[in-house]
Amino acid sequence: MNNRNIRTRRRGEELIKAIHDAVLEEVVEVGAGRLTMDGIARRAATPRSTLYRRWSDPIEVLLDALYHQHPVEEPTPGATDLRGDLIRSLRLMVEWAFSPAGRAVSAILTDPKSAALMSEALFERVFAGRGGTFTRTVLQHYADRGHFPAALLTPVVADIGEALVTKHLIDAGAPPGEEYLAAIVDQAILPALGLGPSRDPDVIPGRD
Amino acid sequence: MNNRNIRTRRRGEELIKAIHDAVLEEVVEVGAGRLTMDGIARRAATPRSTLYRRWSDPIEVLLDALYHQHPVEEPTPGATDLRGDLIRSLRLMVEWAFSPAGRAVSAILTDPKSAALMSEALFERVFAGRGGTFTRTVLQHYADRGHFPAALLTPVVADIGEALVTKHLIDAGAPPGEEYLAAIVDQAILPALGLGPSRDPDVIPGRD
DNA sequence: GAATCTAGATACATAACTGTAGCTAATCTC
DNA sequence: GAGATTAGCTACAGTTATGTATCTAGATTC
Repeated sequence: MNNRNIRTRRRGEELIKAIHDAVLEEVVEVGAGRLTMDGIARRAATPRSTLYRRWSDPIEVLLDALYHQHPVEEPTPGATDLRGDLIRSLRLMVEWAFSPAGRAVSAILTDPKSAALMSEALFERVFAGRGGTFTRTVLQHYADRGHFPAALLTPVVADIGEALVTKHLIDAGAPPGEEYLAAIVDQAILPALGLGPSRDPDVIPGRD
Repeated sequence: MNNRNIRTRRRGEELIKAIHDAVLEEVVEVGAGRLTMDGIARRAATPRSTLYRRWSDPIEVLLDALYHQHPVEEPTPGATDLRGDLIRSLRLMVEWAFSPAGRAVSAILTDPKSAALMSEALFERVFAGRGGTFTRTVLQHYADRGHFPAALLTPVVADIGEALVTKHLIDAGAPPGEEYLAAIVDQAILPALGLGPSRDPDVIPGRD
């Protein structure tokens, strides 16, 4: 009869999903440091006791939410367009960075308490798609096919794209545009692979 | 006669310095989100009322502390050693990143509340030494002297070094070693300037 | 349909921080 | 030395979050 009981009572998976969503929204809004059980519970419209039955700490809720996040889409390189595939992989990264999970991760990284509680396993799982996989997958693919010397695919080189995107996100707070992504590929990544524009015009025909 | 009055009473500059130091230590320990007037006051060993006389919010204290921070040392490029100067400028950046101010900045960046209160002016001031000046100064210097085509010194290229160092700090949480800094310069920055390790066409296999 | 879970509502004591206020006394200024 | 500042001390009411406990009623299981 009560009009607040219009909504059916949630249980199990459904409830947990709602809580996970709530904590991700919450952390984006207030930051990892100001997360509270109270705030999460309010946003998920569930009593705090429900939270305490499963987690002991707001950070635990957050880490659990991240752990159950869908893995990031992997770039699927073609066979002929290294440049285009690199740009697409960076675009994927930007997309992820602006998703709730992406924002949550960056909130966590500089929070001492969260960082301390973040396990190696979670770090791997969450970062598999962030810490270097976006362009690395693509680069490895083309290195295997001899588009450039595999020896040039060092850890530093594999990180160039992600690093520059991250820096742009931090400095500008806004997603880099297409031209910027293209500039990263043309001016930083490709030169590092010995595929600079001026040196070997034949390698990348008809670019620009 | 009270033995807690051994220390002389602080005023003005001296007191403010102590508070600035306190808030920087505090933010490193608890994060920007968990800063409190109480915590800062305790650490500075001053009553809260002293804080409220000057600031209205813990974040204000933090931003003020950053504003009064000494500016970062500028790299002073020589005339002949681009590579060495680049490495040195990155080393400067690493040093700064591990200083209290550097840590405070990274704590602020992902905290929604702090970020919202951070003025354009402060951002400029604090970031002048972080967001791209470290290597840019050096690069500009050598570009002006014709060591490489000035047109290659694009925003993206000027950011490569700082971006890779930042990424390493985030991923590893530890300062990059000398070899890593050297690798950044050799494998990413110099190639982007067309100064790759002498690339003769034989070394690079043809496409496909 | 009965038994069993478990979400949802509510209450409560505790703790931390907030913002303000009033007083005392050290330090600076003249 | 007198007067003006202002740090330091203490108190207090109000707010928010914590963690636990108790009860109810919706959903699931058999």
